[in-house]
Amino acid sequence: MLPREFYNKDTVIVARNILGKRIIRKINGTMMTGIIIETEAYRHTDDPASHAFANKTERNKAMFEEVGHAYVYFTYGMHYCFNVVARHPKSKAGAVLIRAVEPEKGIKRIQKNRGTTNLKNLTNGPAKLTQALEITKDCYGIDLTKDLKLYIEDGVKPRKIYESPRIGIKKATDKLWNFKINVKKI
DNA sequence: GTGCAGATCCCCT
DNA sequence: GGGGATCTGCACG
Repeated sequence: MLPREFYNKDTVIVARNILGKRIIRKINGTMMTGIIIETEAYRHTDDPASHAFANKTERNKAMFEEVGHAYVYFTYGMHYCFNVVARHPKSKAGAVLIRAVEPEKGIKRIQKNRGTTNLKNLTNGPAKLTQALEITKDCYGIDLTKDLKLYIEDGVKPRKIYESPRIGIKKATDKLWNFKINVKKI
């Protein structure tokens, strides 16, 4: 598992560094894994697009708590999104949204969870990967440096990182805080 | 390939 | 009461 220190850096740095790492999810002895290939950084007072921008609330409190934990939120009435709490020690809030992974193990169960066998459509979106890996609000606040059912470990070394504006937001679109790698070219 | 409507509900104002 | 860090299916081309 990645140690606490990994997440104890600026959110944008962690969003880049976590590309190529491996998410491990275990349910009743079934293991599902995937390589992180797309992320976004959401910070605090300098980031109007962040859930943490306004204030600490019941929903976003994980973003203000210890780094290395999961921040899971529910949106659009039917989707969960999975974030990892990460921030510079001097910042009060921040998290990295995991937007896409490349599935490795447990493909059968992932296909069942997603209701499709199309490999390209399994985990290529933030709500798709939570559905695929069975991540729900029950995972809210999980310590990803200690938990045995959901954690992150070292994976592959990315070669080139692509930067873009973040997806689906209307504020702070000038920030290039969406990061991607091309897993085929690693 | 692009574009749009609908699903559906919790949280914050 | 409004809107959202989304996905799917259907239309059209």
